[in-house]
Amino acid sequence: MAEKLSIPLPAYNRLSMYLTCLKRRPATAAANISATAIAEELGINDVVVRKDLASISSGGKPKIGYIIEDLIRDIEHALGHDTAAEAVLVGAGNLGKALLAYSNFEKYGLNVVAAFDSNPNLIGKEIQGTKIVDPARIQDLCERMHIKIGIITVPFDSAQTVCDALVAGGIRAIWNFAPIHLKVPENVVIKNENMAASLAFLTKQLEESIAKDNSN
Amino acid sequence: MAEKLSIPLPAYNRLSMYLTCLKRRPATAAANISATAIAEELGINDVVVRKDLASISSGGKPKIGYIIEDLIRDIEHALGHDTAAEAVLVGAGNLGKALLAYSNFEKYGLNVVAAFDSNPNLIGKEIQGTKIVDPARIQDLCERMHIKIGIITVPFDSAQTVCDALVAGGIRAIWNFAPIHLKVPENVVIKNENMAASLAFLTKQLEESIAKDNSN
DNA sequence: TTTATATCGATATAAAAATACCGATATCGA
DNA sequence: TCGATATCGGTATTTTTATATCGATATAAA
Repeated sequence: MAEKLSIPLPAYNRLSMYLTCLKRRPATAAANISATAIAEELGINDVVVRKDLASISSGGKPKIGYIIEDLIRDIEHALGHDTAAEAVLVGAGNLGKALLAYSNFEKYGLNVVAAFDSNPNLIGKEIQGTKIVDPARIQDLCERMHIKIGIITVPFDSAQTVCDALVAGGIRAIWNFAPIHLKVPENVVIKNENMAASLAFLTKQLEESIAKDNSN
Repeated sequence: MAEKLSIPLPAYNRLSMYLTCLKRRPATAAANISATAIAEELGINDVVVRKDLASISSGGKPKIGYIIEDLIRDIEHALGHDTAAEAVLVGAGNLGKALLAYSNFEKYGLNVVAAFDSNPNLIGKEIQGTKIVDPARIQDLCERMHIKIGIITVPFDSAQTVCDALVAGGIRAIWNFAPIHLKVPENVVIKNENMAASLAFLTKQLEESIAKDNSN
């Protein structure tokens, strides 16, 4: 009976921030760091940092803080960077290519073993070392290779079809970049990447920020 | 004294989902829709939908629901799709190109007036109708054109430099795709797009989902 | 005209997240 | 050796967000 820890998304965002901070620390710096120092660098509350770290690390020590090397390892483990999950990507357009190129997924524990695209000029070629395959083979290939993760970067009008093929092939997790709500069985998890919403949020914050200027 | 309404990010995500749902409804469908129906289609709670819509729309009617046409207009307004904010993009690599191509930002109320890239082969050319300019001109161009939004799609090691140039040019909002925590003055708002965290979240949910299988 | 029902919107409760507070402890300096 | 201090980690409080409940109302049917 596995406990349901279920760290919330904002916490993953923060953990990821801690990690980039820690990793880019100069080698000459101290071997340990306090939650307070991390919080200050990122401009967030120190209790949040301590709580996040408590949930995933082996703990820090009073007056010392956390050992950076251990902390990096613990965060990487929490983020799954030390496990190699296999995935396929569907849609090798601009966004698909960008993702294939993006920081080499392997660093984040993801191994994209194949990419599908219906463009006949692409099929058979390689992009960033990933072979482009005919989408007709989605189900078959996913089944044979026991792939569990699918990345959807096709236009919205083919996204549901692609999604269905992935699910038929046994995919259990979908990272969806198409601006559409995909319908999947209950046992398939989805993470939607909603650029329009992010943009709207930013624009709104900008408006508020400028309104604040004017009220002062 | 403007009130601080400050709709949270998840609400923007939902509003965006409502919008795509409503817009792709067949023209033959009814002219009105209930919050319950929207909720069911998206697999979320109906009270959440009603609350979201109450905060941005002119309201629905018992037994009828909301008039779809009006609702679309209200949501678009809330998301800022009916205002044309001008922005610049820095980094016309794969991701930058993908964003320039992505669903034509104009639909979302964003007008990318220039893109910067240090690659001499790109400078002076156009991508998706957007001119590529030397990054040395970031500050000058942003100032002259009174641009308020900057999109950063450069590698992490040049992100802070680019960010500083944008801020120097008067940028007040930054949409950051580089995996780094940018330091900005207090009056500049930032929206980080953290792919690594999204991926980690999805992977973790997948693990939980599979663990659930095995416990049954 | 009257009754039944779908649906809204307001209020109330519950859950989750962020923040504050405080005692415990490991190191450093006296 | 002993006290001062930084910092952790647990508990408590507040805030935010999500969910449930319920009366009010507009339409449709009887």
